[in-house]
Amino acid sequence: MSIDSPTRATSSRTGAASTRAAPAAGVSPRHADGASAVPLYRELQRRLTRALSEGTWPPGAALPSESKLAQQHGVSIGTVRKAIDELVAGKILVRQQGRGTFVAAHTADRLLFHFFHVVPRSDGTSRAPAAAREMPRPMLRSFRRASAGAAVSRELGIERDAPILRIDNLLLLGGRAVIVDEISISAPLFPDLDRVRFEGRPGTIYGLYQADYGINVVRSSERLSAVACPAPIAKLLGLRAGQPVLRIRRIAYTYADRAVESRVSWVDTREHEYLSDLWKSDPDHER
Amino acid sequence: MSIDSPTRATSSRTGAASTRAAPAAGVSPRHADGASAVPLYRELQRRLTRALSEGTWPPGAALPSESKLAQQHGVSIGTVRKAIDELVAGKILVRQQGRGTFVAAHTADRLLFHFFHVVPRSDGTSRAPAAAREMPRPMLRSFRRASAGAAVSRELGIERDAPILRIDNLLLLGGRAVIVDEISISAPLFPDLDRVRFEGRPGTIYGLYQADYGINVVRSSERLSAVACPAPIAKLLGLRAGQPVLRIRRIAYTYADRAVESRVSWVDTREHEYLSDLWKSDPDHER
DNA sequence: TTCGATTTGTTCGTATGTATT
DNA sequence: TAATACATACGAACAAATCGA
Repeated sequence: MSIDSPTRATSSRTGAASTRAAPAAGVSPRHADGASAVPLYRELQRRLTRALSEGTWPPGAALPSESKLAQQHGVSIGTVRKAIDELVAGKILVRQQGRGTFVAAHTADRLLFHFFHVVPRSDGTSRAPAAAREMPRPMLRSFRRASAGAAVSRELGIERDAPILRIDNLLLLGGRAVIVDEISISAPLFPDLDRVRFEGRPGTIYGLYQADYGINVVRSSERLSAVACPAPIAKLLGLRAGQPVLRIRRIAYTYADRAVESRVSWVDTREHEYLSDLWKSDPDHER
Repeated sequence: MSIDSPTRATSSRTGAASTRAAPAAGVSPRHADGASAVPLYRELQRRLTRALSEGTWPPGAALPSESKLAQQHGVSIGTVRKAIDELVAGKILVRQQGRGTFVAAHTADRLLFHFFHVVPRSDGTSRAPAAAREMPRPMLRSFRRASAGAAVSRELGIERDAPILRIDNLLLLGGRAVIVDEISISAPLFPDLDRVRFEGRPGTIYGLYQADYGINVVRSSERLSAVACPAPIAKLLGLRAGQPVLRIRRIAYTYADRAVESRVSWVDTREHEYLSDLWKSDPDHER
């Protein structure tokens, strides 16, 4: 414990200098003439992202330690840290003091706080500070093969009529049907994925993408509108056709901003809301 | 005024020596016994935020240079940079190489990219990459004094029935009425604000808060739901009562997470959408 | 339980590059 | 051109958390 810590003898002064010398195969796009001059940490960041997208370190795995990365790429630890900083901010990597740096994995928590934005309505009476979020319970309505229409082909960057998997899910919150999800993914990206395997997944859908197909969803963009509820949807949600329903069109992306899933969600907002708390705190919400 | 006294002569490093004794005015919540031990950069961050909220540097103004801040607070430049890093990430400060670090001011750009999320629908045909955003044109519908109801008083942290200003705005996009805004703000916070002054503002509403009252909105949280459009709103938006409309309840915050505005927006999403692109790129989109 | 090795977190300092004025 | 200010990069030392022997 040490009551206090004198130590730190004067000593050192260092001052860089000396070496520099051998970049040793490392990162080094030092400005040659007048064009590029990309910072070292950006180049390293690019390398890390590429390695990530190539599955060098699977989700949940530890990266080499900062000092190892520094050695391997011929840069200082500070530069490694700076390269990693932004990936951590983007929830792509996770640092843990004393343990290491890990590839972010899709846990229930991550789903809830990063990709799932429907929360119980906090209108009048509620004084709950954070409105304890609840994990949605999925009920598979349909799993089938289809071909990409105009919208999906454009959103996923695949050919028109290309083979896709089309999955319809009903999500229950507090025992009530609140959301209908219509998921479209490129079939070739998910070989051998069938209804049984899909339903048998141990965790979340993004966890399945990640664990079984090495596809790590790291970002999503969503476009919302209020529309009249179509009859089939209304039936599932227990409201009348034509009543207002919140429609969400989501595109989910993996590392290099590559779109991997197109999803249309229909949300019954009579007792729930879509929360767009553009990154407040998010203080890791430790246990 | 004045965050602290300069002092802490440059000289030696690491304080730490023997007698804890004099922390000498600088940042230095070094672990006293077993509780706190807040990092220096956090403490400095807290000081900067407080100075910001006290109006030490008005929006648009430059902070002292990093080296000055380092001297004044008795820490190294690296620590100052780290303290500022998060404020920059949070759009509270803006760094410009060669110029300085500035308090983020409410420009049209900032409004558009940070607080205004309604964009033209990008359904079928559109192949525009970024759907050029458009500045909404406001038309004041009503400006009056009122008293806080249950919801507003709770959201703004003021007494029930406390005096508020209630402003109703109609927003035009592409010449069409698309949004109705119902704004509630605490009257004592905005002395002498009247209809003439409000309508005569040169820029955005948040720009008015900032320039005339030193209140800098830095964050907002929004809760969305699809509801049946009330008749009065429908009339303004040119749709029929009962048709689906997107309702947004927004709370806008200034520095210390203090709520300063409660706003309910009604959005006609027949030709527009709410874009929730949870922080993608945002590459400063220079000039 | 203690201890030591490992790994990230914090802080310091320096040197140099680049943009602005 | 010179000064100023932020940006990048390096290196060092110590703190704190973790984990296995």
